[in-house]
Amino acid sequence: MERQVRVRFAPSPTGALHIGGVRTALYNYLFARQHDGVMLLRIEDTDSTRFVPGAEEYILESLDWLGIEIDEGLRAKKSKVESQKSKADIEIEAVGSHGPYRQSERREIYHLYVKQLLDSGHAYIAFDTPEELEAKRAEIPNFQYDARTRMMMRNSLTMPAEEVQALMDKGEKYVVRFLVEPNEDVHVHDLIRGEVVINSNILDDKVLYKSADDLPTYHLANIVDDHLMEISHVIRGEEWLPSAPLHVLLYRAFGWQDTMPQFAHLPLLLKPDGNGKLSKRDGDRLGFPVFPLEFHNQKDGTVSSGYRESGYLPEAVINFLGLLGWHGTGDKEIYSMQELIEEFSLDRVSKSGAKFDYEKGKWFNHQYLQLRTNEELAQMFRPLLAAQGIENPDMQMVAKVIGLTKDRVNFVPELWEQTNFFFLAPTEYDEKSLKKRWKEDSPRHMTEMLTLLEPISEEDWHRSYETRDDNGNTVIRWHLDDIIMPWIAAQEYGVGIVMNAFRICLVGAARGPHIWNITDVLGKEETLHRVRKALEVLG
RNA sequence: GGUGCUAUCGUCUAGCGGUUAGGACAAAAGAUUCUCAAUCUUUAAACCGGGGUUCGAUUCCCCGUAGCACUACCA
Repeated sequence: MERQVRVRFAPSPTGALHIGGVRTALYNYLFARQHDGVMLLRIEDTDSTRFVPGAEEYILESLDWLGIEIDEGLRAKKSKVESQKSKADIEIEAVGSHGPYRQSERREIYHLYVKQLLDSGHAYIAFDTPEELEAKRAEIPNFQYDARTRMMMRNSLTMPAEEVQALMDKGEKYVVRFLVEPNEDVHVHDLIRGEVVINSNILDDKVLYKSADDLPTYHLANIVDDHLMEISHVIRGEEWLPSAPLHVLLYRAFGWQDTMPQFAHLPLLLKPDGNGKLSKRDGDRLGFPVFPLEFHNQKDGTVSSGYRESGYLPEAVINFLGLLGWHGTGDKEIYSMQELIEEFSLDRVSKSGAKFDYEKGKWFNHQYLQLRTNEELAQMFRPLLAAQGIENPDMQMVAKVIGLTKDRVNFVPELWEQTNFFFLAPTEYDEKSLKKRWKEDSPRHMTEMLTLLEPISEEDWHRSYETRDDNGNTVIRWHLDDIIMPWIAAQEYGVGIVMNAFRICLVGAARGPHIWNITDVLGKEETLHRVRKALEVLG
């Protein structure tokens, strides 16, 4: 019988959601959707000391932004329109019948299972304090709490039952440790890596529960919850591979081996330069975000940049991440979420770690930016214009300007440097451009050009028509071409000299789209004004 | 130190015993052009080393090397 596919993403609310975590969530989601399964979100907050306020909201909002939908567990409440303003202000809802979905709210459940393990002899109580353990580690090289050492420690295996009870009654802090039977080869079948075998000798008697905060550790909570929530596949990062055998042992100790989920350990995301896995710090160091959204850490006051705020489109981030560690059968690189869902498969996930190639991420964003309409981009650009002091712009004009420039940017915020001269007349002129393009004849050329441009009617100013070039290709020709080009030819001035000087007058530098597109957007009055101004300033 | 995982252009990767080792990013050159871009075309660029198995290994096995991960009362 085929079990229903139920996968979970189980982040820990200890800060912003790392981009590697986002990829894990994405792969879980793709797998769930492909198998008509359930994508569940559970919060693993069993470390009370590392909890960061706002992290939970952040995680859910990130997934929501990326279009990774949660079917069960905790999720961002659907209601909000696509407003980017109300961040860190989402509402959380819990759906499903396997809750609660925060581990901190499942204490009673864990008590039950800790007791089961204690009663069946698969676990024991240990009173060793952190200090005592530290001392042992200093004393014995490579000390490990296991079959070789547990009989020299202060635990229920070495102490009389009455003493154990007495200590507990006294309120002495204790932990419950898993009793690992030595010298057994534990087999883990991994969907990506195949059979992995580890001898139980190298496993230590992991702490499953700590009385200090009345909370289980990851290992116990994880197994109990995955079992109770009927998880069919555990898709997680490779850093968990070494503890997978422990988890297998735990399933067995509970007698759940028949319904144990299948494992798939994903390769890690590595630093773009040097060695090691991608960390939060790399982002700041190398100048790119490692988090989906900007994050204001309320605990330490730090602010981390995010993909959304950097101008990334969610579909670009999805495509980029989807291909970091997975590849389809062909040469296809551009995948929509739907296409990823259809083509994704765990056996095409690569085994080796992937260096995070930020440059390629930019390229993906460029691709998706071109796919958006000018009007959509104009709406996204609007707040940035406002930040530059351009309030209530003519949105039709903004869309038009974006149409002229979007193919040269990777991100919406880059649009400003490409389009600023459309909104603001140049106040200074780029020195390099002047040196190269503003010749001694330029003032005369511009003065003459003014007299040619002045009589042109408003209608003719904006008029263009299709024609064919020498090669027979259809091209746009502007009415202004018909005025200016013959004049340049007749005077034998040289097109480059005149037009570049003209461009400097309008733009302030030797850059920008085709010149007649600029005069078209600027309009006659503004164009002439800018030329006169330039003549004043540059002589 | 111990254990495990991994190993194709600088990067992401295709390849699943016989290929001129393919694609993409980045790079370089050219075309185009009033400028800067974009775009198009082209170029350069890789099977970690050594043993096996085999008629034949990038591909399968072993060893070495390297990288990474784990080795907490963190996840």
